[in-house]
Formats: sequence, C-alpha cells, structure tokens
Amino acid sequence: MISSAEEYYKDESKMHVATDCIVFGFDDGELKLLIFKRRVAPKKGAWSLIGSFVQINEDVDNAARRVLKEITGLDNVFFEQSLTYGKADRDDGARCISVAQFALIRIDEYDRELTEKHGAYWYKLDELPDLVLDHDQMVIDALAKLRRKAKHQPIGFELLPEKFTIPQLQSLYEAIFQRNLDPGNFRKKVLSFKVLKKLDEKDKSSSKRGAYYYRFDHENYKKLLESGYNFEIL
Amino acid sequence: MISSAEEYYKDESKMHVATDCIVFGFDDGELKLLIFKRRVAPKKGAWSLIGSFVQINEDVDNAARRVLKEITGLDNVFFEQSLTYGKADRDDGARCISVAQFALIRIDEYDRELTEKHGAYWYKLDELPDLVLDHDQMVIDALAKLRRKAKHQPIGFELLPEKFTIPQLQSLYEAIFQRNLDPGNFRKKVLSFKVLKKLDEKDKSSSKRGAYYYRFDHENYKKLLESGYNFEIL
DNA sequence: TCAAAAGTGTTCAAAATACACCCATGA
DNA sequence: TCATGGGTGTATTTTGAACACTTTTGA
Repeated sequence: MISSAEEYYKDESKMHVATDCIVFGFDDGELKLLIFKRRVAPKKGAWSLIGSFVQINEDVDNAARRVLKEITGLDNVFFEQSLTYGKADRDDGARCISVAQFALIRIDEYDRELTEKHGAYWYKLDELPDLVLDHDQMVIDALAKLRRKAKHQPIGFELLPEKFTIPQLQSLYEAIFQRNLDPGNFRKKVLSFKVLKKLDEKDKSSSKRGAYYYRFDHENYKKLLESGYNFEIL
Repeated sequence: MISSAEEYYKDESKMHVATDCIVFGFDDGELKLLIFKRRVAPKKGAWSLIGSFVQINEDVDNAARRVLKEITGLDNVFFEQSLTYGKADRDDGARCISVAQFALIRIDEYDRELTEKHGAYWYKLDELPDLVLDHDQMVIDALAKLRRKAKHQPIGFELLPEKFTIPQLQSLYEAIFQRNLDPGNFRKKVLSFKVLKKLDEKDKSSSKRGAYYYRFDHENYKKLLESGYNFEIL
C-alpha cells in the first residue's frame, strides 16, 4: 500500500528552494532597501538580499517570516509574494530556485543592533550596489510591484510610522512615483477615502505651524474594501 | 578548489518543483478553463490543472512552455507567472512546491485532438468540478489576476481570434467582469487607445448589418506603452 | 417593412487639475 | 513681521455614465 505521493515522485529530480526578501523602507524622504554583505562563502563579501533556504518541513512563507524576524527583530512585517526565479543556471552550479518576497517595514521600528549584527544595511534605492546573482532583477520587479500596488491600495501606510502627517504621506508617494504632487489635491484625495483618523497631536519638526498627525483606520478600510470601494491613489 | 555552489549547499534539503498552468479561454460568450482528468496514480481520476515537474536542467518557465505545447499543440501561448504555492503539507506526503502559471489562449487555435488525447477539456468557469490539492485556490488567484490585468492592460486580445469585432471584445470583458457594459461607451473607450486597426471585412454571424473586424496593433501598443500611456479599460 | 444589432452623438454629473489664497508660528 | 510650510476654497477642464438616435439589412 502506497501511503505517500513521495513514492510516486521518487524518480523526479529535486532542487534547493530559497526565499529572498526585498525589504523596502522609507526615511528622510527617500525609499531605501535593506541589503546585507555576505560574511560566508559562497560569494563572501558580495551584496545580497536577505534570504534563506526553505526547510523541508517549513512553509515557504514561514521561511520568509523567519528571515525577516531574524534580521529586523520584527514579528509583524508586511510581506507578500513577488515572483519566483527559476532559471536553471541562476545560481552557478547549483540548481536552486528562489521565491522572492516583497516586504515593507516601518524604518523607525526595526532593531538596529540586530540588523548590524547580521551585516545588513539600508541603502538608498538609487545608490544600490550591484547585488549577487539575479537579485538586481528581483529589486526591479519588486519596485514595479510597489508602484503598481501603491497606485490602487493604501499600501504606503506600511512604510510610515503609526502616526504620520499628510505631508509625510505625500513625500512617500513622491518618492515612490518620482514626481511632485500638488499638496492641496493630494490631501483632498487621500482624505476622501475616509481611512485616516485625525489625531489632536501635531508634528512640528518640519514647519512652525505644525501638521496634524493621522493614523490609518484599519477597521474602516476593511469595511470600504468589502463594499467594493475602489482606492485609486493618483 | 570548490567550483560549484552545490558543494556549499549540500547539507540543505531539496524538494520537488512543479509548475501548473491555469489556462483561460473564451468561447460562446463564456470564460473557460482547460483542465484534465488524471489517468495515472496518484489521484487517478481526479480533475487537475495541467502541469509537470520541472526537470533538473530546465528553466521553470520552459517547463510551463513545454506543458502548454504538449497539451494544446501551440507554440506561442501567452503566459506569465502567477503565485508559487509552497505550504509544507500541500501535496500529501511529498514535499513539492508549485509555480502556478497564468495562461491565455485563443480557443479557436488549439489542437482539439491533442487535448483530447491527453484527457484535457474546456470547462465553463462557473461549472468547474473540484480540483486536486490546492488547484482550486490557484484558479481563484489566477482569476483575480485576470481581472486585475484586464483592467489596466489590453490583455483581452490574447483570448480572441486575430480578427475580432468590438461587440465580441465587449462580450469578453462582460464575461471577465461579470457585468453589462454600455455598447456606445465601451466602443468609444476602447477605440480611444488607438491600438485597434479597422479592417474592411465584416462579421455577419451575429447581426444582419454586420460588425467590422479589427486587429490588435502591437506596434502602436508598444509605442504608447513606452510613452507612458495609461490603459485603463473600465 | 420591421426587428435587431451596429454605430454615432448629445447631455449631464463627477472627478482630476491648476492655482489663488488664508492660517499659524518661530525666528 | 515675515518667510514658510500647512491647509482651504474655487474655477476650469477632462472624463465618465446614461441614453436617445441613426444606420443597415436579412427575414
């Protein structure tokens, strides 16, 4: 009696499966990427995305969760699958496919010591060094995904602190889309969705008058989504 | 001297990697899916997407190309990656991850004998039987992708014959989005993109007056894309 | 000649865009 | 008091949805 599919598959070849995370952050008006310098062979000293092999009993997305936790110290990082890279010759000599993960983190929250301990650093997107293997392409594809998503979902909030001002949000969108937006119109648009709760507090760091803080209203967002609302930012 | 990454990875576990194709077609005003009835164990007799294991020296996308060619007889099927399914327990007993592929075919072009020879059949989307493993979820995700893409790219042309009429195109969009569209407004919108070449020929199969055939203008589409044009259908 | 689908034109409302202008405040 | 970013209001243009109307032709 055959009890496992494995017995039927036993003649089929097997490969290594890895997952690599493209981790975006936003700081100082700039989009940044978390990359790290390899400290062990192979490719010691080369810049790379953070990643890991998927363990034999581990879900692929759990492998990503594990990596993200290990490097940033954060438990609830927003991430979702990007593309899977499966060229036969992508990892010189070894057959290894990689499931890329698109992750967004609040740059104010991560654990600085932990990232440094792992040799990980934030790089401005336009100052990235060359990355190992096909990781450059992974970044290109993830950036396209970021733009696509940011246009139709209020995804940008994952990149800002819990409390943020409208001008901060605008500056994030300007960084994502690389163009200037009209402050008045941006404000009207983003408030029209009614997914921002205004707080009483102000941020005075960038103007004398100060800008009110807002908080993302997850409740209301879910409700609007379910009602079939179309979030079209820009 | 170590010459291959494999030697560094040798302690890491390996898994089977498969690719499964979600093949959409459009016929008779209805969206259809190409699925097949398994003729060998495991899961003999169950309905399944068409797929295959990825060979050790084969690119993942070439595996998909191979499968599509084998079943439909077509060489240039439009396809792109959907999601990768990597739960540890998804394929009872075996560790096997699957890269799902989203494919669109012109239902008038495929090789009927070949599909039948392989036990493959077209099913209306709303009459699909239960599929094996997590293939139901793959279909759900691919359908979401179809809707997303169809909204922003003139992807629908992949599902129609080379020559098609505006009313045919409208009926395709009505099938994808499950709602009725205004013929006048739809026509204006779709022609406004200027990616359709009007032919002199008419299709008289669905009206006495006949509707002009059009052909998709790939040249112009590319040009418009490069100029940053935003194709927003609906 | 008339029903039915193809195709055009008009109207009204909503949404995007541009931009003028007021507000608050610390230097 | 004034320069500066925050925030509001308004005029103009563009786009979208609704729908009336005209054309064509085989039954």
